[in-house]
Amino acid sequence: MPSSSQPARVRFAPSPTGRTHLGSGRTALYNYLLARQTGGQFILRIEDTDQKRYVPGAEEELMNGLRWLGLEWDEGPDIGGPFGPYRQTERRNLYAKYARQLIESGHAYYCFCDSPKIDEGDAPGERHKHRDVCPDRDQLLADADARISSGDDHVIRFKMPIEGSITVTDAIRGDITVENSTLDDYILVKSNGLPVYHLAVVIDDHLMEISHVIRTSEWLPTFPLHGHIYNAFGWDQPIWVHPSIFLKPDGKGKMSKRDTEALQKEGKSIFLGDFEGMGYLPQAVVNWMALIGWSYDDKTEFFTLDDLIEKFSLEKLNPSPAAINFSKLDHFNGLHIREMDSADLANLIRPFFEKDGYQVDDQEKLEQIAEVLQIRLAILDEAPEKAGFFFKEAIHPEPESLIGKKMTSGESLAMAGCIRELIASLPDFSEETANQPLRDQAVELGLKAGHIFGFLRNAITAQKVSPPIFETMTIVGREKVLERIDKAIAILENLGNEN
RNA sequence: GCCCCCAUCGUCUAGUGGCCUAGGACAUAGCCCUCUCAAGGCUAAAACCGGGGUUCGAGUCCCCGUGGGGGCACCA
Repeated sequence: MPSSSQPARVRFAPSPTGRTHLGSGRTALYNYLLARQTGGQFILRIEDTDQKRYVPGAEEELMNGLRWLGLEWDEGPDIGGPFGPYRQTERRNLYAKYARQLIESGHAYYCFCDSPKIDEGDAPGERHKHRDVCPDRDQLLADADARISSGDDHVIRFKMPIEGSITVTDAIRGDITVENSTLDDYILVKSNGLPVYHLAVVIDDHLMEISHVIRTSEWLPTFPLHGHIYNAFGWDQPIWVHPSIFLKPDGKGKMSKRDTEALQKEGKSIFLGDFEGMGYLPQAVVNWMALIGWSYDDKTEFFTLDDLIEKFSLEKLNPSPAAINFSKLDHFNGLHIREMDSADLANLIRPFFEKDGYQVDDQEKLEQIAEVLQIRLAILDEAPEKAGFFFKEAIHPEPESLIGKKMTSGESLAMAGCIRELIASLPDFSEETANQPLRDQAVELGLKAGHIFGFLRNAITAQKVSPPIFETMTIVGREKVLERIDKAIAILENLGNEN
C-alpha cells in the first residue's frame, strides 16, 4: 500500500565532509523509494555551507555510491533541474533575503556578541543559554542596522519565545512537544554571511517544494527549532520522517572513527564506496540496508529494488536504533548471487581473480566457473580461493593428500593408475560417461567411490574442498585432467621410492 | 548535567487488547541429501526490562522506575 497517493518530492541532502556511510545510503534509499513509488522526484542537494569541513572528492564518492546502488536522482547539482541550484553555496544570495524577513517580522535578531568567548570553558551542562545574557536580543532594528553599516561583526539568531511550547510531528513517532524554555536563540546566519543548516534546510526545502523530509533521528533534537522557523515564515511544514540511526555491530553506540578503522582491519567497512571492492552486490546492500529499521511483513525478506519501490511504506519504519549485522549482509549477498544470470556473475568475479594475479583470458571458461560457483559464493571476494586452481598452469598437491583414507601410498598409486587408464580410455569424457565407470572401478578395487573422488579432487585441484569433481573436470578438460593425474602419480611414485 | 527518542530471541524484526503455547530471518547446533564444499529440506536452543495501574482480558494502552541511544557548535 503506497504511503501517499500524491507524488512525493523528496531530497537527500548530505554534506560533503567525508566518506559516505551506509546510514546515508539507507536514508537516500528511503527517499528514493518514496519518490519512485509515488511517481514523484528524488532530489540530490549538497549542503556545503561549512567550508571548513569541506572535503574535495567527497561529492564525487557520494554520487558514485548512490549510482552504484542504483539510486538515480531526478534533480541535482550535476544534472540541474527546475529548482536549482542544488549546491547550497551556490544559493548563498538567496538566504539573506529570508533572514532579513525573519528579522523584520520579529522572529530573529542581529547579535553582536562574541559568543564563543561567552561559552568558553563551560562544560556542556553548565553552559548557560545565550538568550538569557544577550544584550542584543531586544535591540531596536534601526540601532542594529547602524552598527552593521559601521562594520560591526554580527550573526543572526532566532528569537526563541521565552514561554510556551511547540509541538512538531514525526511520521513514525507522532507528536513531540518541547518547552520553549529548553531551547535557545540558535544562530541562523554565521558572521561570514552563510546560513547554518537550520536556516538553509528550511528555506531550501520550502523553495524546492519538498513534501517529505526523511533524515535520521540525529535531527530530532533540533526538530522543534525547524518547526519554529517554518512557523515564523508562515510556511506549511513537510511531512517529517526520522528513521533511527545505525548502531555498531555490538549495539553499543553509533560508529565512531575508531570503530570504523577497527572494522576495516577485519576487512569490513561501512563506507559505501568500499562494498563493491569487498565483493558485495548493490542489490544485496540495498536489500540489507532497507531491512535495518524497516520491515514488510512477518516473513518476506528478499527484495529487489523494484520490489522495495512497490512495497516500501513509511508506516513500517521502526523508531528504535538498530545494530548493523554483517553476517546478514553475507547471507543476502549469497541470495542475490544465486538470483543473477551466471554470465553477469562471470563478469563480476573476473576482477577478483585478476586482483589475485590470475590471468583470465578465456571468457567461456570463466562463465562455466561462474555457473559452478553460483551456489557456493556468499561474497564475490571468495571466488579466487575457491576456484583459482582453474587458472593455474601447474598445481602442487600435498603428497599425503593423494593417499586415500586407510590406504598405503602403494595402493593409492595402483588406484591412480587405474583411474588414469580409465579416463584416458573413455570414448567421450563427461559426467555421464565417467561417473558410473569410476564407481565400478572403485568396487572392483575394493574401495569406496569416495576414495577415487577424493584422489581426483586433490590431484586436480590441490584442494581438499572444491566444486563437484565432475563439473570441475569438465571445465579443466580431459587433457589437463590426465596431466594432473600423471603429476599425482609421479608424486606417489616418488613417495614410494623414498620409503 | 540538561533536553529528546527508544525498549520482543545474541542480532534484524512480526505483533495496532483476546487469533501469542509470541511468528519469521541471520548467526549457532543437530539431522537429511551427498564425491568434498555449498545450496536445499527438517529440527533444536533462544525474547515480551522491572513495578504499578486501566480492562473480563495486556507483548499490545497509561504512569513510574531502569536500561540503551541521540543531541546540547558561527558542524551538518
